[in-house]
Amino acid sequence: MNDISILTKALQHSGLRLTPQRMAICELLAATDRHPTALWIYEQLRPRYPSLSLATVYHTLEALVGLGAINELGSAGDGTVHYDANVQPHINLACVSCHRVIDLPSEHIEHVASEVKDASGYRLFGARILYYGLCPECQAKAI
Amino acid sequence: MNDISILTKALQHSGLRLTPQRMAICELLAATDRHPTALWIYEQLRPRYPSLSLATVYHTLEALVGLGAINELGSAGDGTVHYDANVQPHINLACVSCHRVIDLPSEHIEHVASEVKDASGYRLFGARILYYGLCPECQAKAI
DNA sequence: ATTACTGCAAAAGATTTGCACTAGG
DNA sequence: CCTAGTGCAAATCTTTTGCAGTAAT
Repeated sequence: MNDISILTKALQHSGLRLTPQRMAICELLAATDRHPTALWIYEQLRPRYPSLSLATVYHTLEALVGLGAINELGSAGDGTVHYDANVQPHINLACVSCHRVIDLPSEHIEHVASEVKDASGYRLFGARILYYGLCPECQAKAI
Repeated sequence: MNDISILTKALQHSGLRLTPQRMAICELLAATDRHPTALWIYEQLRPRYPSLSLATVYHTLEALVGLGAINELGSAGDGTVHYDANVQPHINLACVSCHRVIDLPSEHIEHVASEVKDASGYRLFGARILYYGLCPECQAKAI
C-alpha cells in the first residue's frame, strides 16, 4: 500500500517515461496490501491490457526498485521474487506453505533500527525484514 | 556458523541417513560464516567428491531446512537462494556501496521475534533481517 | 525527432524430477 | 534385506536479453 503519485513521480523525476503500462503497474502496487510477484501483476493486468508483456512488468519493477520506490523482498519460499510497495520499515511475515506475505506492526522494530544505527555507525537507508513460518490456517491444514 | 553435530544429529534423529555427501555438506555449513548457495557448496566439495551431484546438494539442503537445522534466506539480489547455518536471530547489515554484509548481534531482535509469534499465531521457522545503508568507511569516501 | 519502451521469442539460470543403481541402517 | 539416497540427464520454471517496431517527451 502506497500513494500512487509517489511511484509515478519517482519515475518521472528520474527521466523515465510514464507509459500506460507503467501507470497500470504503479496503480496496482499502490492499491494492494499484497506483496505481489511479477507474474501476479501480469495476470491482474492481462484482462485490461491484453498485449502486456511479462518482460515489461519485470522491467518496470526493476526500475522502481532501482529508484527505491519499492522493495524487493525476495522469495517467500515459492522460488519467485515478491515486491513490497511499502518502503517504511516494518515486518513482513511469510507463510512457507501458502506463500502469502502479510505486514505486521511492531513496537520493538523501531528500537532495533536505532540499535543498529548506534552500534554500527552506518547511515541507514532502509530494511527488509522477513519472518517466515506457518500461518494458523496452514497449521490447521497440516494436522 | 554452527556446531556440526547439531546438523548431523538432526538428520539422524529424523531417520535420515548420514551419507558421506551429507556429512561433507554439514561440515561445510558448520565451518563457514558465509551464507552459501547450493552451487557454492557444490563447487567447494567437487575437488574432494568429484562424483558429487548438484541435485544431491539441493536434496540435502532441502532436508536440513525441513528439519529447521538451517535457514533458507532466499535471494540476496543475485537470483539464487542463500542458506544460513546460523539459526539464531541476528541482523544482517549490508553496505550499498561496498556490498559487504556483516552480522550484528541484537538484544531487541529477540523481543521482535516473540512479538511476531504472539501477535500472529504463526509457527516461526526463521527470519531474514537485512538493513542496508552506507558503512562508516564509505561515508568517509563519499565526502 | 529522438531515444527509451514494448512485446515477442529465445536464451540463460536455477531448481526439480524420473529413473536405475548403490549403499546405509 | 529393504528402502532411502545418489548421480545423471531431462524437464520445468523464473527471469533476462536481443531486436524490431512503437510511442512518450
